[in-house]
Amino acid sequence: MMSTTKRSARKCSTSIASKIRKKLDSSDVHSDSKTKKIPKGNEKQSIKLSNDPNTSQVKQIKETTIYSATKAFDYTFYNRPCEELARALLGKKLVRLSDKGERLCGTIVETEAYLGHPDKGAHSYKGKTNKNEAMFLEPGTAYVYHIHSYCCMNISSKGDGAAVLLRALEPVENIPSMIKLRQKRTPGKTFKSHELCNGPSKLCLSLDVTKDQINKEDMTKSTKIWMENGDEIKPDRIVHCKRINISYAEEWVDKPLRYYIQGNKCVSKLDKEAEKAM
DNA sequence: GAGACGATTCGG
DNA sequence: CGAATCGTCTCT
Repeated sequence: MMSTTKRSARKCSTSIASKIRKKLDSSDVHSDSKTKKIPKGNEKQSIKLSNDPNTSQVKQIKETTIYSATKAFDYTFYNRPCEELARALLGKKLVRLSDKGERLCGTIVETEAYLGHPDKGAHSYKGKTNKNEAMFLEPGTAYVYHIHSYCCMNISSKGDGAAVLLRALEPVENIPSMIKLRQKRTPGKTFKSHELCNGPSKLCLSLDVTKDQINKEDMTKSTKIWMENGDEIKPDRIVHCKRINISYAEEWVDKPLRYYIQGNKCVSKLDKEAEKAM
């Protein structure tokens, strides 16, 4: 059947990509950490991204004017603990190249960390299933799932079953196209820019992120979706608070695993208590 | 194959 | 605050 064919095709390309990546990794391991070998076109970013993501790192990269998948963040960016990746993603730009070849792009302003077992909020809490498998794949793998007929997107981090949920973006490029994508779902409705991507499923609608197309994409290699640098976010502007809509997660309900940029208009929900405590 | 459920969204 | 709406999982 068609779905079976698709699935096996995807698995095939995934395993090839992971072989390529393993080669790159092993070359890293054998080189001095300060003079790491880096895939062509990634030099500036890779060197910088190996350092602390929350300190100054971006000035040089802003000069980059040619955007392509080869500029995507490399494995070392994603291969870090989930909570750290959730912070590091704030301020970075998510780029989706549409079927028409158009860049749909927004800056990440809100994330949540899901840690895998024993995090009762995580889809991966009880272990690997067909549905959540992407959470267990290499750091930098997209995990897209369906919820109430919508999609949400995560990025796998270091740690078994750990991934970062993208909860909100600030739209940056080709906003009219994003509006059209939202309007497919709710025809006639108008959207202000800050209302386009202020929720995990809204950002998927706006960037045409679907499970079919994006789940299990390797964001270090994909030509459909990847990350680019944006403005530096100062650590003291990051609000650290409880996650949203996980009331079933028992003692994990109150753990501070959500992160957002204070004062950004595109954040889905403010936590005034957490902000007061800053 | 029926039934339940959900890391959401929208409209009233 | 309740309904929508649908893929996935868990039984029967």
